[in-house]
Amino acid sequence: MPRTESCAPKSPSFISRDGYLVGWLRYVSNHVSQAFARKLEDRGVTVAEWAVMRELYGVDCLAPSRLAGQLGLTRGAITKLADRLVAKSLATRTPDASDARAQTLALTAQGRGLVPKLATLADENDAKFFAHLSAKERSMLERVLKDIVRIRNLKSIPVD
Amino acid sequence: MPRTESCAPKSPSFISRDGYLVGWLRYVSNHVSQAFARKLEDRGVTVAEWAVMRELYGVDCLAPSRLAGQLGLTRGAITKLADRLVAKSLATRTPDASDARAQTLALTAQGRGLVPKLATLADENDAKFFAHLSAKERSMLERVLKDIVRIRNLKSIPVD
DNA sequence: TATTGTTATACTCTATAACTATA
DNA sequence: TATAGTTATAGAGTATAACAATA
Repeated sequence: MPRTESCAPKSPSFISRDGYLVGWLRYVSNHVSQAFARKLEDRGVTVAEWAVMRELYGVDCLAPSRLAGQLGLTRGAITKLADRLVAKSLATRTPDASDARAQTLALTAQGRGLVPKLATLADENDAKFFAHLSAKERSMLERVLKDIVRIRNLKSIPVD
Repeated sequence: MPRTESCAPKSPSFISRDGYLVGWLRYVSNHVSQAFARKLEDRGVTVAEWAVMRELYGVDCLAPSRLAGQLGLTRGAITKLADRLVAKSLATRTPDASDARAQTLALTAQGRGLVPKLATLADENDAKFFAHLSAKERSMLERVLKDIVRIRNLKSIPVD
């Protein structure tokens, strides 16, 4: 038997129920990421690690500070993620020949081999949450998100 | 002087750069929430706390377990958030008269008074990130996000 | 037995800020 | 001085799972 329903809705509400995108965004992002995290678990990789691997996959190697810029994270955060990937033998750190301060991150063969498998999981996860969208909606969602990232990147180069 | 650009882009890439919504979503959500968190800081409230306050604002009171369902969180998570709101005198816990196991959460007068101010901050934050969207894009984004929440809610009633 | 809420525990994610070693 | 990366610290945000009280 459900509880006595003693809590009445209040009206009028002085704040709009709509126009609160942060909330919806957070809800969706959290849940989509959580579901994805479960899928990645079997492979021993976290969502943040996957994001790094994905960036590294498209290039031979990448400087941590550039990675930070691309992912919108601090250098400290990248250090930690890189630590973990290296510990798992999925990535390597190589000192830069021309600048002793700098270094370069790259996927190992193992890491490289893993990416397509993880990408499949990502696709499955995307499908699970976004399959019901029309092609038009889907592409608009994607474009809108990318635009925001782009605009953000222009405005706030890594905070740090 | 920037570093030697020794990391060439790899081609062809075997995973698509597109079709990876989790990533874009996470990026945007993290950054929008982070910016919002900074705004809320002055008021001594976190983003998750704000989400709870917002739910409570529309009703007289609400059972924690229902709140968990609405926000897509576990009961344990709600307990912690409620603890904090109560500690800040923004909300109260009241035992349910008809069921000694149950209780009810409600905003205090102070909490209630704070909500519109926080809502203004939320609106400002929304504007900062989404103002460049056309009305059509904006409403589609909102609808798409809400739809996903709705569908999720139907499918996976609180995991727990 | 099932349900409500709490507690204990554990992690991920991320930031800030100070620090080291170069440049 | 400025830059690249690391480290130490901290806190938010969640989950899982076991538990207590009540139904």
